[in-house]
Amino acid sequence: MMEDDAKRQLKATNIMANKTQLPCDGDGICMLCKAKPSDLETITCKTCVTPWHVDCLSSPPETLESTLQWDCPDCSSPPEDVPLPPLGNNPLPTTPSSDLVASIRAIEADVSLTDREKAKKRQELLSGKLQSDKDDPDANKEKKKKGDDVLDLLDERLNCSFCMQLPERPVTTPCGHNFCLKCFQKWIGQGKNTCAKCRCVIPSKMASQPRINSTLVVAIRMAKLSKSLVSGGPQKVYHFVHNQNRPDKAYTTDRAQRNGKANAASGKIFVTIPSDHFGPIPAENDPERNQGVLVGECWEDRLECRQWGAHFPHVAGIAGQSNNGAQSVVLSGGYQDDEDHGEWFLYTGSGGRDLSGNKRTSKDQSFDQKFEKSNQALQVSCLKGYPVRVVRSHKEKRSSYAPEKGLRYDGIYRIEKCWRKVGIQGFKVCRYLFVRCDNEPAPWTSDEHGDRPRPLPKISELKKATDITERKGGSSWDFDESDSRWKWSKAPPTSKRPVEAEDSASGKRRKIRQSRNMSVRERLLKEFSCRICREVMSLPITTPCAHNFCKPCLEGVFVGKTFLRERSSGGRALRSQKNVMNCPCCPTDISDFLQNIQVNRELLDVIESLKSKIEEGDASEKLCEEVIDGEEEGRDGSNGNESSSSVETTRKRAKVDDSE
DNA sequence: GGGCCCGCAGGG
DNA sequence: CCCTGCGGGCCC
Repeated sequence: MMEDDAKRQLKATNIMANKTQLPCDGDGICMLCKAKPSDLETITCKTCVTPWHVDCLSSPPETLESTLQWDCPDCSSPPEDVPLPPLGNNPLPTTPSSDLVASIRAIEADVSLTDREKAKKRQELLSGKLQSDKDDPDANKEKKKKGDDVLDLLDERLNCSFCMQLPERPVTTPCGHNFCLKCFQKWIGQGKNTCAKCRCVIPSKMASQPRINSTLVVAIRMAKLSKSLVSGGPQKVYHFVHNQNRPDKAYTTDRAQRNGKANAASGKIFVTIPSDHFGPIPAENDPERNQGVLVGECWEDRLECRQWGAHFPHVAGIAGQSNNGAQSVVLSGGYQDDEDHGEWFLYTGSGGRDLSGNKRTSKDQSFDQKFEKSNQALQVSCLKGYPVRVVRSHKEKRSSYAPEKGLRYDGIYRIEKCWRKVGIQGFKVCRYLFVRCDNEPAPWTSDEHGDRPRPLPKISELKKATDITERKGGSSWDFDESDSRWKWSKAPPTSKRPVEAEDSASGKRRKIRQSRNMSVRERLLKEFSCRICREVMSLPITTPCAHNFCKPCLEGVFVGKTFLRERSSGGRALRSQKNVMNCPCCPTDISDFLQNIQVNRELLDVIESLKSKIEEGDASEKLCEEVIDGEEEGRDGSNGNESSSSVETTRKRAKVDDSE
């Protein structure tokens, strides 16, 4: 009943707003009425060639002639006139957002305020705005409903406008609209270069290399979680942590000529696993945090990634021993033939390259790869069905699944097949089909569960493959139907190496911090804090490089900088020049994006809803926080003798070198 | 962004 | 002990 009411209300708002005019999607289904109109009921825009459902147009063309020369609602008005969040079901007040932005700018300009106070004021302003709709009872009702039920968001507001489902692997356009990666790619594949929602032009880089908005993934997941809490379901906790507390860093030895991490030695290994440990790193091997290495965990660089045991080698992409199997791989775009589909990917072996001249890596292949050394190690893991840890690096530019920054642990995969083929560069390469089999959901999916066994993808290059290796018989790491979990079905291979991390028997180990469930507030701060003001994002925006900031914060960074644009015509010849303005988090030039920043309304909705959830359960959480804060440990600063033996060896070697 | 160079870590 | 290696910093 309530639901019907809500739907009718939404439909009414849609019609009243009159601005919500939507075309047909890629499958010819009207995005407004969801029906599939016949050709006769469809009209095509002469400018953007998009089909529209005539019955759903507020002012359809009247004559046959005007039908042929028809411009759709988007093309008939210049883009800057299109009010940006035009959707009737948008919960924000109809006040132009520029007012809000102006007020926020005023706060920013107030020199009497500290950054923290400014952030607080911004937030107050935002929530005040949302409440100041009292004179409009309907709007208030709508808002109240929203605050009460995150479920609404999941049902309607967040939906991808192609498939009308929650965006799966969401990508965000510069105009602030969210779609499934697949739907978006399908749309682009049809030759479209405008946003399906607002018709803003999508930059070609975003079109060809969309990257998943991981913040929105977390938002959707949290909204789902919050929903299950409301309905009294079991409380699940998803850990998506970033390695914020980095205690012991990599260091530069005496021998190294340069500072920084270019030639640094690894810092302490924090986990108590040997370097030939297979499978996930469990909590019992994480004395530092007692939580283990969790899917989604991120690191700055390879040295840091190593310290947490996800992948030990500092440069190499494959960790493994030819007689024992491979434990982990890194995907970082080092080999052209790699192909990433998230839940499965095709990986290329190492070698085949001329590394003479003191090179560590190279892009040019000059001979065939063979199944030897680490390539053989991967082959062993394939045959035995061992779990392989997978780390993705931001350096892989072609993959939608790569993290925006640094490296990320994406969980366990199995190598289902391996073979050799002639690679892009004309020499033979070893190839591996990796398929995900982890109990935790992947960082890009809003699924609440991990992987289920899935059919193998069809690999066309197998037709031309040689030396095909497949597993025969059972896999060591397998899905246990009775338990619905992936686990060892045979004993894991025994380790042949020592545990690098501090001996737990020494008694000098760090105090173990008990892992605990994160409060909603903590999670909000952790997942949705702006990289600039460090507060929960007000007016979140998503850059084309998939970084999220508060709109005013990002604008603040570039205050006073002028945009120099190419001018095609008129008066004096201006030098064709444009200012490059880099994203605060990566080297992407976002100067075009900065000129027309659009708020990611859908992300904002989720954050606001979750915020209002917090206010409900505030008191109990506060108590919980105080107790835990009181427990905060004092670090052991006592013994300086703990320096690892590797430092000593390095020093010795340095002396030998010097004596020459 | 591309080329170059370096010390480190691990396999064999 | 030698060789390899999907880094990272710096210079251009």
